[in-house]
Amino acid sequence: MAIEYKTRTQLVVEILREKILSGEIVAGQPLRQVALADELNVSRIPVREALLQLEAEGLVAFEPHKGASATELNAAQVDELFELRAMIEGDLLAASLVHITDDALAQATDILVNLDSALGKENAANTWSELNSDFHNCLYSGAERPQTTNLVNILNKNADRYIRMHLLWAGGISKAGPEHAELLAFCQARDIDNAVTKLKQHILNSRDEIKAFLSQREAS
Amino acid sequence: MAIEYKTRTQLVVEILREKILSGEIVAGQPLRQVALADELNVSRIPVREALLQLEAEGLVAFEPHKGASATELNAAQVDELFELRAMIEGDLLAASLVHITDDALAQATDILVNLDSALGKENAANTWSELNSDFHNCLYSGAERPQTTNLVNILNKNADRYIRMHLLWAGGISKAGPEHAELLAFCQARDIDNAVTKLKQHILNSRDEIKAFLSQREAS
DNA sequence: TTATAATAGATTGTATAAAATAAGCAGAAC
DNA sequence: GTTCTGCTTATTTTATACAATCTATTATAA
Repeated sequence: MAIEYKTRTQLVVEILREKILSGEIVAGQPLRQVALADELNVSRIPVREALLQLEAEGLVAFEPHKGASATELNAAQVDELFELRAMIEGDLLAASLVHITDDALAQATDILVNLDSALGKENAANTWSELNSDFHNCLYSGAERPQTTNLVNILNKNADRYIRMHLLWAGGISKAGPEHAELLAFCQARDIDNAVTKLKQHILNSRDEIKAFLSQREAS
Repeated sequence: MAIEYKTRTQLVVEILREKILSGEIVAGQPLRQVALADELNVSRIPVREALLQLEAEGLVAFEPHKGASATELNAAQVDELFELRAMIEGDLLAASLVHITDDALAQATDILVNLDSALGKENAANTWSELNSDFHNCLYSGAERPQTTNLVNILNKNADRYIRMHLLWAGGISKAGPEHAELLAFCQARDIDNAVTKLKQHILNSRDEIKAFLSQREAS
């Protein structure tokens, strides 16, 4: 396997993204360029460029001469994001199932096993959300729509914060396990209609759980 | 009116975007940082940051240590892009029409008049695509979905290159004028189903014209 | 002759230093 | 007492300088 070269900017992007997704950097908190640069032992340029990239992903907001801060989504924005995902991912899945290989489905099955066993362990949230992303990407692999897939991944990075938060604080998306299994079964049967319906339901269910959790936390 | 401050990076973004959309910078051509910096009379840092932002918009591709180049879409990618737009914009229009104000519709009518008269004039392509974008955004204003609207605008920036190219070389999207009028009529009648159908048809029609044009140019 | 290694030039990536801008605060004017 | 002005400081933005990396060319050996 070829080792992949990474620029400092890319490394900083990954570290900061992880910090935001994990909640270590709380939303609204200003991200001071010098402080980050010192902490990560790089100059401010890679930090700036990393922040710019994260802005494009929607995780960070930049204001000229005021600096950057991690973004936060309110309930309405969570709604919007998950509904957008449901629509686009539904379409992507439909396109994928026409051409998907048995190989990809087998791989998805494997991931599902790991996904279930990941829940109890250390760093559950990190591992789980990564495997979850892998699982979905696997199902979309037949679509051969690079731009759409790319877009879906960006939207997922945004949603990921809330999924992780929910996983950590509330012990997980309660219905995700069985839903994944059902979804995979429909995919294996190449039953496009049911698979798409199930997927949309799955995404909107997690939206509902997260919104309920958010409003509950807000009330307290 | 408040004057808005712009950083050099933002100015460079706008200039480069315009150059790419207008075709002055041809796709595939490497974008040398020093050359651009000299030309625009800034240092390389704002140029780099501008290129990073354009990468997020999909107009530029960055490769570590090799530099940036303007991206080019092949026929399959044009397909994908326009179909994605049809789906998302259709959904956005449906959500918008429920709440859209008469004021917004009146504004759309005004824009349409300008749009028709813009075709013959100087700089037709630039003005036309800007007004076209305004027209569509006007129709989506009732949706109150900032993230989706933002996404649509990014996708449109990508599509814009091909629309402009087609406008310049082939004299315009032949059916756009009447289609816009029909679309607006359905919107004014709050006829959601017909409006959405018409919008999708409109987007997919321009896709077809552009694809036909692309393949014809390729053959020659 | 072909393939491989070495080298030079070009180009990008990063660090440091300087300039521009914004926010906060003290003091004057009303 | 309030409002405004000008200064100070903190922070970002940009420029310059240097280091790392890539590409193409030439030289060398099989």
